[in-house]
Amino acid sequence: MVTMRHLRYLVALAETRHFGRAAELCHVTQPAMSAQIRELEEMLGIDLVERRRGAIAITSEGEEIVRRAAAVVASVRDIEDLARQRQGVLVGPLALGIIPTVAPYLLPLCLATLRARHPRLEPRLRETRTTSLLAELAAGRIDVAILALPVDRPELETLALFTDRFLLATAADDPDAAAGPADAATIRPERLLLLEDGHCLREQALAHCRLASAANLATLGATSLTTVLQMVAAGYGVTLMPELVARAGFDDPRIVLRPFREPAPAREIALAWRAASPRRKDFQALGRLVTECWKAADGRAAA
Amino acid sequence: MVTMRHLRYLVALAETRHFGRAAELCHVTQPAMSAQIRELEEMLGIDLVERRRGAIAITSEGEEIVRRAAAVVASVRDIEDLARQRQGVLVGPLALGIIPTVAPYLLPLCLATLRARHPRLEPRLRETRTTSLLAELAAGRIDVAILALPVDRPELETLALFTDRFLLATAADDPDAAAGPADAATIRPERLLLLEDGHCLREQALAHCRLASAANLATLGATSLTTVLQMVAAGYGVTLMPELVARAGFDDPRIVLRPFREPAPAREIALAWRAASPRRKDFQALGRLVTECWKAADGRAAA
DNA sequence: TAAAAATACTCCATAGGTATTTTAT
DNA sequence: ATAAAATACCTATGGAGTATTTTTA
Repeated sequence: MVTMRHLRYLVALAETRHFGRAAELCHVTQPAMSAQIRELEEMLGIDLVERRRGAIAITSEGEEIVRRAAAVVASVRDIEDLARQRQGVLVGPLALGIIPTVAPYLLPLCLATLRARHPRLEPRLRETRTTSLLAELAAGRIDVAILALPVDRPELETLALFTDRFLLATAADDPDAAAGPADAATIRPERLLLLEDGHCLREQALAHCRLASAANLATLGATSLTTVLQMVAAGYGVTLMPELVARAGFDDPRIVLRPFREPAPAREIALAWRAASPRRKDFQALGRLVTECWKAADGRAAA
Repeated sequence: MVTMRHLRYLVALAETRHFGRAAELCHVTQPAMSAQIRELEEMLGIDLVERRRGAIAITSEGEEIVRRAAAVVASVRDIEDLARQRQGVLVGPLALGIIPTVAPYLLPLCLATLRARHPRLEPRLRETRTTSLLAELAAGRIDVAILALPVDRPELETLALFTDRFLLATAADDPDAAAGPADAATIRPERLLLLEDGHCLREQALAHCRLASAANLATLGATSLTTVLQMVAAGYGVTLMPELVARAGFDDPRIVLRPFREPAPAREIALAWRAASPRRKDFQALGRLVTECWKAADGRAAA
């Protein structure tokens, strides 16, 4: 008889491709993992994994079983979530993923309120880029993510939270710093400092400046917005900074933040979750709270 | 941690609405069933069942859990089926439901061939009417059913097997017995003998004779075709008999079987299974075999 | 030869059984 | 009064741990 244990272990093994790490994920020892996988193979009469020295491989027959097993594991987690949800909104564990250009700025705006209003919520935070977040959402490793639209995955549902306009960050001693509203078209590509490849903020900035190619862009990208802003402050160039950073209290005398001419470049920040998740109400409540905190931080925005 | 055991027991309980019978279905004792259900309620923090003297009731919150649990149980059975299927086609257990107006006539045509070609198949037969079959298919209690089209359930897939024309069964000493091809329009309703309400064959016969109402039909319906034919033989009236019965070797000197004028009334016999089932190949193989046996029995058809 | 998986064994948690009590109609 | 579910208690299966061996790149 196939048990949930067999399926959970199999899914973990397929994710890690390593008995030891899969065992760790499931909070058991490696022999326990081996025994269960072996038993499952025995029961099904199929070789599910090819044992090899390096990373093990799931056999082709195994792939289909793994796909179905993952769906079952997710469904059962949904049952547990559904039950928990009945206890009230935003109660119990919530795995929340946030992109790196949002997390450090949005969290200070929201966490205190979240804590105060939902003291029984146990948030588990994960900060990583959009592509990882989407994969982890699908796999059920996280419940909900905060990222920039568009998402374009039919199996995910999204809820727009707020529009985050970009500001042009210029060194205070730059001659242009005193000028009026900025114009994306006038930015000289070789002065534009951006995050490294893979950050959605980089793509958005490029799109808004109508720079299709990164050919003549300034040097190497940075890993964090803070670093980019330090570079701007030191006079190495300019960058597009989300208003969110300003609302989170960013204030550096060496940097001037100038709004763009309308229509200002902007990114749409949203929640995303598996459409099949039973925790819709949780996510909607979370969304309302975030939007509210965003609006409340309006006064703190830079001029 | 929710286990498959919890879910299987819950589904059984929801089906039987009785701890004792649910326990029996799961091959355990009633206290074992009680303990698991109680534990599941504990874990989820939800009252799933209302314990009452007569039939117990699933609570409204419980219904949703039961729905999801049933889906999970079916998915896991699909995984097991998928594995078994890999061993070869038509191997291992197969729960097959057949409507009562087909089973006793089709089985003798097919079983020997099925046995010979697929000796490792372990068929479990269930004979009941269309509505039960459809419910049991959906619940996964049977894997596949043989019934008459149309089915009209989006979650089921069907495969037409053969067209079963109706013959008019008349007593040999009836003055009409010697006449040529029969005409449905000329049948006198008060002479038409049919199965009792609920058999699809009854509805089909009525439809083909364009008798919307059963108002002036002959007496009470019978439970089996054999009984109806006995009544015809005894001169109590006529009936529409599927050609299948003739191909299965029906031959009674007291009864004359007359074909209908074209287009002859007929029923379409088909296989049906849950579209999500991984055993499609099994079912298609079974379908081919049945169709072949049907054709092979052609010679035995009455004139 | 080293990392990784399998094996050997021991232990204990828990599912299930039997006997009985409680509950609800 | 009685059927049905809950409880008490015991047993045993099997899942997990530790220690060790086998495998294979």
